[in-house]
Amino acid sequence: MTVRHALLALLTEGPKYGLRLREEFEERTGEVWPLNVGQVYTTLQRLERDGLVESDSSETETTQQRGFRITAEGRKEVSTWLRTPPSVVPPRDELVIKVLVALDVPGVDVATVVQSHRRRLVELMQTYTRLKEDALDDVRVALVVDAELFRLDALIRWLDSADARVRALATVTAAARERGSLVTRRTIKETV
Amino acid sequence: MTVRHALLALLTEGPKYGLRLREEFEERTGEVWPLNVGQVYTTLQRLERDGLVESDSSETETTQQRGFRITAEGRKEVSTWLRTPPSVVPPRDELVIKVLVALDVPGVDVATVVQSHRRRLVELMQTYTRLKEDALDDVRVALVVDAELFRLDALIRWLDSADARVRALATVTAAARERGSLVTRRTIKETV
DNA sequence: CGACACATGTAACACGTTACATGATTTG
DNA sequence: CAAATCATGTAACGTGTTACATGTGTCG
Repeated sequence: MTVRHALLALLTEGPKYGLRLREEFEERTGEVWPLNVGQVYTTLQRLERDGLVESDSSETETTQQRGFRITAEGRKEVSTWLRTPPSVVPPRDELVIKVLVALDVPGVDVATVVQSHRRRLVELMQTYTRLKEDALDDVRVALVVDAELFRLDALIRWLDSADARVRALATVTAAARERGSLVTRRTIKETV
Repeated sequence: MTVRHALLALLTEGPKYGLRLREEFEERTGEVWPLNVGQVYTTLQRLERDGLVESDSSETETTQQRGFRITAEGRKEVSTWLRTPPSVVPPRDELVIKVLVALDVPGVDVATVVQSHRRRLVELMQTYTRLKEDALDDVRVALVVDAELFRLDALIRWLDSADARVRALATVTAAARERGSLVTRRTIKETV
């Protein structure tokens, strides 16, 4: 529902048409989050259907640039959205899931997976750092880029901690194998 | 494609049926990321259609517990997935978008939005910290919870930096208003 | 037998992406 | 006028969620 609400929020400043909304959305997010035009139009249709926006002239007029106005109910919706806290169940993180399932895929070395992803994340951080330097004058861009930098940093730190845990686990299992014993939950618990 | 690939990866250990896959997915993610059953079945259908898995007995047999086996092509797909780096365009972050658009919604105080969300994130961190203490013996749970803790921490730090930026911006505009002058890009750039 | 849990599935819908089609306006 | 670009829209598809329907096995 992110796009839906974001578009609605953009309309609180005044009436706008489809392409304009897309431009503003991307402008505010410093081109980090592209938004495809098709989705703008379908979303606007749904918003109109739900009575959150009104358009001039669905059909009668021949003007292109079909303007959309937010309704009173639409404003209420935006206000609610802004005050609604994030969902308790977090979005699924692909990287985290990858590492978790890699743990049990036969023939796959988790450490390798971790390291290659780590390298890529570091690269991305450098990219965003440069991007930030190029756009010092735009607060909005600075905000988005900061968000991305914080996020990447968190992921890298998580990868490092995951790597440590996984290596420790491998050491335990290897040692256990040498002793010819089975690795129990308790063994792992007390070692890691 | 996260769920699709994750299910496929789970099948590398051996054949499994629908509900079992759902159990294992949730088990590995420490119940942090619930997976609805319906999606498991539709995903399996597509995987079969695409030749990445095979099932015994689409119709003939009357056994419930319809088992799915991964194919050679399926294994290749998993291997590729694990080595594929994350996309260059990051997933849209609802919180970040909220703050960005709130900047321009008339009648909304961004600082208030920031603070209320911050409180909620801190609450969530406490919840996860407790969850972690309760599951010390499970490496997988520890990994997921860590990921979430790092993520929340990054968001909180971002909110703080955003708050600072926004307040600075407000100060500048207020001062400019008093002087009766317009706020230019340059003014903001040099102050924030 | 009846209740319950296990297991599979489908229908309806929202959201998202890609690609294509179609007019209208501007500009060389 | 022809070409580019602005603007709107639709079609097809994948993913995800919720809710419902249906069958089977177990156990009191």
